[in-house]
Amino acid sequence: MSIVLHIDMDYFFAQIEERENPQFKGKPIIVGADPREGAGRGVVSTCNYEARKFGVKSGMPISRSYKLIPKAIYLPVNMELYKKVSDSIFKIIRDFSEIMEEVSLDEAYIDLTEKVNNFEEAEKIGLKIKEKIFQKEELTCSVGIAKNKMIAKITCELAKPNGLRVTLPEKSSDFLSSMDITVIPGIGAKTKQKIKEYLKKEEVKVSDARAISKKNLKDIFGKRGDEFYFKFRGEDRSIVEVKKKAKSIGREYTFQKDTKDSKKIIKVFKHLISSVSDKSKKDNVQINGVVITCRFEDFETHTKQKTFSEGYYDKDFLYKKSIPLLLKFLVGSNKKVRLIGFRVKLSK
DNA sequence: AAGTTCTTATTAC
DNA sequence: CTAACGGTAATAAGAACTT
Repeated sequence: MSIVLHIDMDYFFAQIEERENPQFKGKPIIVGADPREGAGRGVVSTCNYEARKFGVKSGMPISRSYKLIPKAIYLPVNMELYKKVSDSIFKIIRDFSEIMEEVSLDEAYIDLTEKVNNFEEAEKIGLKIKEKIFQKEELTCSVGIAKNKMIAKITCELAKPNGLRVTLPEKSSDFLSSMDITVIPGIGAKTKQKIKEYLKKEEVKVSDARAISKKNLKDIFGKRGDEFYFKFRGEDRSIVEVKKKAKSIGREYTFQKDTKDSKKIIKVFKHLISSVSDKSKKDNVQINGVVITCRFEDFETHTKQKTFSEGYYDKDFLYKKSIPLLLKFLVGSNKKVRLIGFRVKLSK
């Protein structure tokens, strides 16, 4: 039996901004797109709990957030700073186990199986991690501890903010029973809808989903069906693994106003290629293909890609490979363009 | 028929 | 105008292709 710890920083970007700007503490803070620029086409990245009281959430269109609280403090995303803080935090966590998986800038798992004898000892480590992070960075986080990654993550969610919780192995299945199925990582809105239709129910709890046989889950969801069957029962065989190399690098851009101006589009496209190329060079990666994304005014999104033999390619090469693909979009449609994207595929 | 490439859909943070 | 919806990345399924 494993012992897994999941750690998640509380309202990360907004909490850092509170720390950097103590005069804003206690007021609603929203980190994300500028609500004025481009009629507010972006979204909320993170907000603090004061802002959440007004119904603001991560991922919400900034225009809507602005209607909810125009008087909130709107701050731009300062990714460079957050990355630096993130590095410092991961360094602290890694001291407690080298088996660490970074999920995002503010979230990680560590495997404590070989480090502790039981869940009480794991809890002590969790408290120690919280303490060290607060000492070093003046930031709070939440911790979930359980027998696998999935249960640890859901447990951590319940502990927020600034909490720590343990779900003992024998409780793993029961504690999921009354929860909505979307608590299961990998089950989102679409999957929930399918399950609702299958069960002919309005709301689906994890316990309801257990009624679906393994075979039926497989028929509906293919390869993932088998995994769902176990997850509904509190089982998750995925391991805490140190993530290796990226498989792709990309950039995309949404225009402030939808446009058909090819000159403008190509100009932005060149910037995207340039940025991806710089990043690829910095990471010293080999490229073996390009993917171009185009989102039209009606939100319809299409991609075109081209694979080629791997190598260290420069901007000019990438441009020559991808511009014909972009032009196909531009000549093939009368619609205005909302977003374009450029991504390179990397070989192992 | 198998292996590779291309496209779309879904999810997560 | 009459719902609003970023950017980055991974994974899976199925179609389309090449060999």
